[in-house]
Amino acid sequence: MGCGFLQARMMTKPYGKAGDVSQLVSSLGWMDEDLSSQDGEVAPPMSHYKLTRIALGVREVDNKDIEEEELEEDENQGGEKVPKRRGPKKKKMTKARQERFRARRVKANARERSRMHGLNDALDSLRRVMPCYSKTQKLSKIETLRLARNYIWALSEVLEGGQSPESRGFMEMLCNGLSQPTSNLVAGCLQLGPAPGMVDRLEEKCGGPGGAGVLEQPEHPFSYTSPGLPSPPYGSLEATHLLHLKGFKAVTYEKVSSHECSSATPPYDGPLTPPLSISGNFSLKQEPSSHEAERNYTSNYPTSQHYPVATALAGPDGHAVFQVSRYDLPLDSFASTYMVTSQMTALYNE
DNA sequence: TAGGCCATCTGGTCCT
DNA sequence: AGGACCAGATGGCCTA
Repeated sequence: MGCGFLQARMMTKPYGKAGDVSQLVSSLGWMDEDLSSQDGEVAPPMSHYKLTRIALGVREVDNKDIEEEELEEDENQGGEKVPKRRGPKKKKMTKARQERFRARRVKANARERSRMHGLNDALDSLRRVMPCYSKTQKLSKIETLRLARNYIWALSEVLEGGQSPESRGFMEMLCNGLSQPTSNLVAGCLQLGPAPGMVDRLEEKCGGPGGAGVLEQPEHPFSYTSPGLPSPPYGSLEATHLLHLKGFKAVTYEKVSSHECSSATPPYDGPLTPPLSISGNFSLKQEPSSHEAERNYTSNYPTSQHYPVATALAGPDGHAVFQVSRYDLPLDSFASTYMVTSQMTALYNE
């Protein structure tokens, strides 16, 4: 019987996770003879690799055995009388041997699983020190690695004095080669820059950058209280992230609570500042500084009616108040937008 | 529904 | 011999 038969079997019984292949292999164990295709037929849709795999699996023996068998068959096919095969005789696949093989395979699978978990844990650690981190909106593995590479690159530029963390160039370096959604995530995250004053306090309390000290009140790291607006249910940025944002322009927050610097701190879980459109009938008190102009990263965002809208309103004292108009937004989306509008309000009225 | 991402299984290879 | 590492294959889940 040839590969075609095998292929048909494989198609009718696709193997999946958790030992399906092994089960299939066991169930096909009786096909040892069938594998030595006499008719030489080759099934085109199935890759050579796959066929080899199946063959290997069915045999549950090592390469040497297969090569030896194939050699033997080739010789027999030629019909010539050949000297007897040298070397150790092929071991028979006894039931005990099958069980040993299976047990070894199960152990190896478990090791491989735990190895991959370790790798994923390391990737998670990496995600946590990236300029944007969200438990709910996790960066993919490849994007995490790309962002890490960009981040190192961007920071080294900053250290060399050729780049300011506030500049558009810094952002562009961070987003270099990233997908659009990830770029949006990074841009949105950096818009949430907290007051440097607070960062300083954090560093102080946490025992320096990235310190693991714990502050007194494990609540939101900061909040901006605005009459008429609901209390933001947003999460917090981790201290490690706050440090990245130090270069951003100060905004006046009333710090009403403290921040845990340790890993126990609940990281910001929201979608990290969705694209925002601004509307409103108001005039700026002054032209935005070059810094502020440079921080207009929202130009990357596609316009969509699904995005939250920030509206600028004139307050009774002549101050502008930016508000989120879309109250129908998901809670976390609203929260992150609320943070941005709060910052904008503070910035504008500064 | 196609495509992206992921977890898992697996056999091969290298090293101890 | 057994473990670590690697890469291919596969199916599940999610999203646009």
